[in-house]
Amino acid sequence: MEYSHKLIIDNISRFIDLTELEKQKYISLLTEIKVNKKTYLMQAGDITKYEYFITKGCLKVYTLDVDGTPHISMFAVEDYWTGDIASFITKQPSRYFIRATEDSELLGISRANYDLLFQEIPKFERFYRMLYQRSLISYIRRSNHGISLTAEERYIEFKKKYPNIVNRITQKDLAGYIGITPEFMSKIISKINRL
Amino acid sequence: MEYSHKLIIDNISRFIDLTELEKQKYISLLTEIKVNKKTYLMQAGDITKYEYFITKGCLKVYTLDVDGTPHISMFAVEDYWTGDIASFITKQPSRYFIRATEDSELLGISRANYDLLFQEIPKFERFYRMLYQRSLISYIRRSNHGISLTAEERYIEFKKKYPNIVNRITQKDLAGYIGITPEFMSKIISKINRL
DNA sequence: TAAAAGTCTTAAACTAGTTCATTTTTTTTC
DNA sequence: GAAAAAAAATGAACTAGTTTAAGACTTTTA
Repeated sequence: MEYSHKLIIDNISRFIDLTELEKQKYISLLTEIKVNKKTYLMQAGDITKYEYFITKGCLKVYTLDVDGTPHISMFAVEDYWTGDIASFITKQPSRYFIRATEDSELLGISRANYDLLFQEIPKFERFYRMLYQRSLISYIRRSNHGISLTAEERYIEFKKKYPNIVNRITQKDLAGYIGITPEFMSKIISKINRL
Repeated sequence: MEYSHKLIIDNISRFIDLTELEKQKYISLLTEIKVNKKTYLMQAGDITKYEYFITKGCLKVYTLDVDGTPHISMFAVEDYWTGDIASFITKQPSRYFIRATEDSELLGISRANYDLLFQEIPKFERFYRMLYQRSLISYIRRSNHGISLTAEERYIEFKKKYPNIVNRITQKDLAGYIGITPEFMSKIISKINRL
């Protein structure tokens, strides 16, 4: 089996067991996608065509506010799922941009194939139930941190939770994720280094 | 059928169709719970025993930070699901309190019955997939608002999204949800009223 | 129904985080 | 590998939101 297919099957197998036939069927529903560094996987206004699984590289998911300031919703690296679930489900235009910060490779499942998947292999209901459950837990935590922690605390949390991502992204993008300006991010880091 | 049971079955029927037998089976897995105003449904340190559906009343879900300041994660009224999904799933102690702000009635599903449910009526995988998907969409949005909107904008958003909840909660609790002090909440409201 | 407890308002002094402007350092591109 | 572009650092002036404190208003409780 191809490396990227092994990666996605391993990811799914953490939650459900698939027969060889089911694995093949599932893989047949996927689309391979490559995006070069600095190019867009999707842009605000698009109706999201796929949910993505990253097999190589790094991407950022973000919105632009009225001032044009980017606010980063998530970073996605190998073995992560990403996309804009709201636009994917409702088929309404997205408010998000997804841009590669490294040359990246992804597997996408289209909305039509996503719907088909549940008919063909109902076990995937369980997989997505568990995947969404986990995402939900981490977004609940993140939204609580947003209202209860200082910027410095959120930075420390991020480093603790995503040690493997910190070194792959710019300080500026991290500021956009934490919810502060790059200048203040710089101050926080220099303060921590001074101690 | 009892009113509370009708309410929960209607809620579920938005996503999946159940036979009469399945409805009865499902209802048999539920526990009825009443909590008086100002009393706790659960407290930090508890391992969450149930996921709850509210049939009457209003509750707040919150944490206390190191200073003892409450940060409100959600308000739950009739036809809402609540609990601490992280503690429920991982069986680790919760960091949340859930307290009734009105005399309330709930239906709870225990962890054991939740697991049993998927064996007995696999269709519920789909129901929870869709329930979590919706919650996820709204928490993604909330965590983005936390990092990109001002307190005043978050207040306006809240009123727009939950017009039926605003009048049932105190300004102080709303401040705890928005992520600001009650004093600043008061300023925002008096500023808006002045305009 | 009076007392107690909690909520809301206002204001002054404060602090976390922003804005704007400039310089240095690093990365990208040709 | 030089030039251009982007990221990072620093600092001064600013603003959104906090803290503390005190008084008025409302709700709860005995």
